[in-house]
Amino acid sequence: MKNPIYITTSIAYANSKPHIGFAMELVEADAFNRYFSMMGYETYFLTGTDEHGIKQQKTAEELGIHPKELSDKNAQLFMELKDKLNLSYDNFIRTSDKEKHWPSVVQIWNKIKENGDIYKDKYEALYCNGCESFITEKELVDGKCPIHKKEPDKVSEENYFFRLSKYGKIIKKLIESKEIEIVPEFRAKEILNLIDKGLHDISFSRSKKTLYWGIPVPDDDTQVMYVWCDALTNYISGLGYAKNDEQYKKFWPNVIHVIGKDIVRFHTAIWPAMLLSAGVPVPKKIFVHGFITSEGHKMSKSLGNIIDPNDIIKIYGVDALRYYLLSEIPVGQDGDFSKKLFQERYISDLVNNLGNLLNRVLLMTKKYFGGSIPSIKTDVLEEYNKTWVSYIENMNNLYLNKASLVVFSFIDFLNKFIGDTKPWELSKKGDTESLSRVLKILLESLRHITRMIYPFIPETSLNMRKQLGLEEGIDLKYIGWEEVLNWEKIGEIKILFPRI
RNA sequence: CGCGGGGUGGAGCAGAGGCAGCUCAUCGGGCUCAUAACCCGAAGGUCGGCGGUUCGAAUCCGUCCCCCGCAACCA
Repeated sequence: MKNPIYITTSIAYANSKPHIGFAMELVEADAFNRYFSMMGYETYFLTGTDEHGIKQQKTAEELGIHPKELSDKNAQLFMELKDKLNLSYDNFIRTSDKEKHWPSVVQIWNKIKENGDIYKDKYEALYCNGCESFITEKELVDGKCPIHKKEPDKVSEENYFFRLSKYGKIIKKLIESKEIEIVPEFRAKEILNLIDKGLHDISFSRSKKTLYWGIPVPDDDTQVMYVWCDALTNYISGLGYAKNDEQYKKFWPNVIHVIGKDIVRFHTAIWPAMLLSAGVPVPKKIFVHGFITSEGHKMSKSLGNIIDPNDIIKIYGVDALRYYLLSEIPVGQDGDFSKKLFQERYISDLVNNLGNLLNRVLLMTKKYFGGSIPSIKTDVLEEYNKTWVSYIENMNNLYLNKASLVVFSFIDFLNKFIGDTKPWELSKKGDTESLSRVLKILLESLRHITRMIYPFIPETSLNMRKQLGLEEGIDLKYIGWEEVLNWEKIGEIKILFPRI
């Protein structure tokens, strides 16, 4: 076993239902998990929901239900994604879980406090009487609440603060030396720039009067923790930090945090600062993805262009969606989701290229040899070696879309290979030896393709293996080119991707 | 002069000093193992504008224009 690798997504805010952006994050993390586990690393994959906070409390009040009820309902929708998106996570953590999550949060809070980094101060904020809640400056239109057209009041309450300012310099060093590695690199530049401007201390709690739906501050029942300590700590509570669990010791801090570009600052500044203060090692790697636009526009409720991953899956199946999200959206950058482009990629890459290749190879094997190929030595394709080398390099660098491109170039190559070797002519000539060699090369190549696509489209990978007559799981045994492997019997031949 | 990303054939992207490339779409041809699939070929770009460095610039420098994020309590 190689080094353990721990993979996390951000925890989704359980305030509304999942949309395609979060689906991308889940699927990216899932691809990393499947890849590293296939390559022999011991992995642990965590996701979950963030359920506390004023917004959650407010949404529940509007619906006339308790925040707990709303959280349960929405968390359910996120948990359903495990089957819908075919996710391989090991644990799903909910911040409302008093047994699994809260003890770790309280422990981190106490350690930070013991270290003298929590203090009381006045917190000033804008409050709209109409909304009966806090409002951020960003939400204001012309300095007024956009709903009530009223200028908000400035109110202040006494809260606990975290001495974030103390950790700017050391975090800067950790990022520069790549002890905290941020991928892609331009995101690191962004955050270093912000740190240079100086980090302010942040408010770490709210009065229980404004926020009752959260984790109580230890030894002060008038205060409830604000999002930072509560939500970010999920990454270690999910491993069993407070229990000093074996899992925690094994996997922390060898982590890849998969997050969106909107929350880079929280993960590269606030989170490491909290850990430094609490005497816990900082995370190794932070992978930042971009946003998905819908038909070229930002997704928003008012435009009505929010894409529900369920709608895509219903029509095309989960792997078509996974393929698009992982192959078509450049890693780390924004990408667009358009129905037309999606349809085009589905047809050209999955139906015509991969699906048709499998189908023609299997049908020839059946037609010319009755489904089994006699033992015969084949040379390794140069293309095969090149493909694996490039695939592994890209995957290790987390460049999913480039790795996928490499695999599909190989598929392309194999389609050309059939055109060049013309098995139908070999059959007519009665050249059984050449014919069996050609088909063996194709079958063996397809076996390797099932491995390479497994992190991206696992269901298809296993489906292909069944049709090829291979073992169900992803085999770790025959990693190299099998020169004389018998092809005993192929399975039942089915269309891999239907034409839609 | 806040910070960052981007502007390359119809669409989506790659290339970061030396004949402008890939995928899709289009057009022409070929093949018949295959899901009207596959293979071969062609057309299509003054690489956002202007100026400079250089024997040579999409690539380096300057300047301007346009799009998209971030700009601290937004999950």
